Amino acid sequence: MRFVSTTLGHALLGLLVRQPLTGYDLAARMRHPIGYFWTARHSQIYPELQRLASDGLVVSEVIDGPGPRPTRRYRITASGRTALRAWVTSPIDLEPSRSEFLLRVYCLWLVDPAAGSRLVNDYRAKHAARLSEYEGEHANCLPEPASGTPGFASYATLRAGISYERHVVGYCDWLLEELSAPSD
Amino acid sequence: MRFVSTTLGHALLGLLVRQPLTGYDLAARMRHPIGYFWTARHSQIYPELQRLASDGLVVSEVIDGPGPRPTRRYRITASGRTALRAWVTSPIDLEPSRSEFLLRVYCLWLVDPAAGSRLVNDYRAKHAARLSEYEGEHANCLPEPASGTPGFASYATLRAGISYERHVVGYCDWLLEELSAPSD
DNA sequence: AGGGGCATGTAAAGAGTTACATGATTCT
DNA sequence: AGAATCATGTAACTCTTTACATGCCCCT
Repeated sequence: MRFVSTTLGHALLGLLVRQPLTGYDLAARMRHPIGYFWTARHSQIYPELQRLASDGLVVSEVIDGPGPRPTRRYRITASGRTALRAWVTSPIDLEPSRSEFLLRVYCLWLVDPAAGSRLVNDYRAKHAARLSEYEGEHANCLPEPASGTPGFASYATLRAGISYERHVVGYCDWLLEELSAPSD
Repeated sequence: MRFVSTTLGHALLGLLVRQPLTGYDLAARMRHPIGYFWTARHSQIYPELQRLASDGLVVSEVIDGPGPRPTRRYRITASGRTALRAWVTSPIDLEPSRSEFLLRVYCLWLVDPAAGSRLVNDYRAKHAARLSEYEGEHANCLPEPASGTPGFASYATLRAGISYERHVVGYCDWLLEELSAPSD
């Protein structure tokens, strides 16, 4: 059995196991919906597809399409499916989280409360907008898909996004209150 | 005014504006407490310190210490402090979030519910452990530091960690229930 | 005729991890 | 005597972003 070495490789297999797609289609799905928890540009995707193909985890066929180069539709192979399934339940470590926003919060004491509140408010607005975007999508996918289906897995990641954005908005609200009422 | 180009540079300035530190001390603080929202190894930190020094944002003095090379204590300069303050409230974009766990959730439909539950449970346990770690620290830093102090800024990032871990644990609980009660 | 979307690639640079390398002091 | 901690650096590699490059098809 062949192992996929990169997370991106698994992301692409996770899309291809649902349906065959071109590199262009994969790049579009890496923006939406996968982009909400993993991102990649087309310049990273095309070389990765070549690696997956040379490892026998995907195969491609040339189809009609525009442009100077042949258009390829990729399909997952049986061994790609096996590798993906093995990865899904393999041991997972705590992942390092990176937030430039929290790094700024750590330095908030350097600036006056009004400027600090502006920063937090802007950040809150962006996340509140994303939250309503997610909530709109959520309303669109009722009734809840049955567990064990691809639809349910997509729904589960959307629920994660909603829960995360609520946490961010709630946290910003707490922080804004603290900044506006310094001596409580 | 000089601009710091990397997020890591701002992270280091954010530590040095609180107190002078050696590269070794900075590396320790990049594991804890900064590591909960930004990480860096010493191999990334030492070159970055040299860049900050050559831009005049920090200065170093050689102090007594072990090892084959001189031990340096770094201190932020006035222009470093100015650059850091300007960065804190500069416009911030939505940051791409990366979660291999959610990528796996997107593929959960491929594996049987028992194996899926094991994955989610393991992930939940790791985050629940981190949550109680944070809650212990929270109990340690009462009463709440006054807004506008470095202590409050540290406290505010701890609150963010607690809120985040609660979101993760709550989400895992929801998902585990869905996986165990497939036809509700 | 021009702009936007479809479609695929490579090149160069920056960010981050892992491994290599040295050597003093302190604790067990 | 050996392990852990203090302390600083470089090298090699991987991952990610930004920029360069081409050219068809469809709509207005």
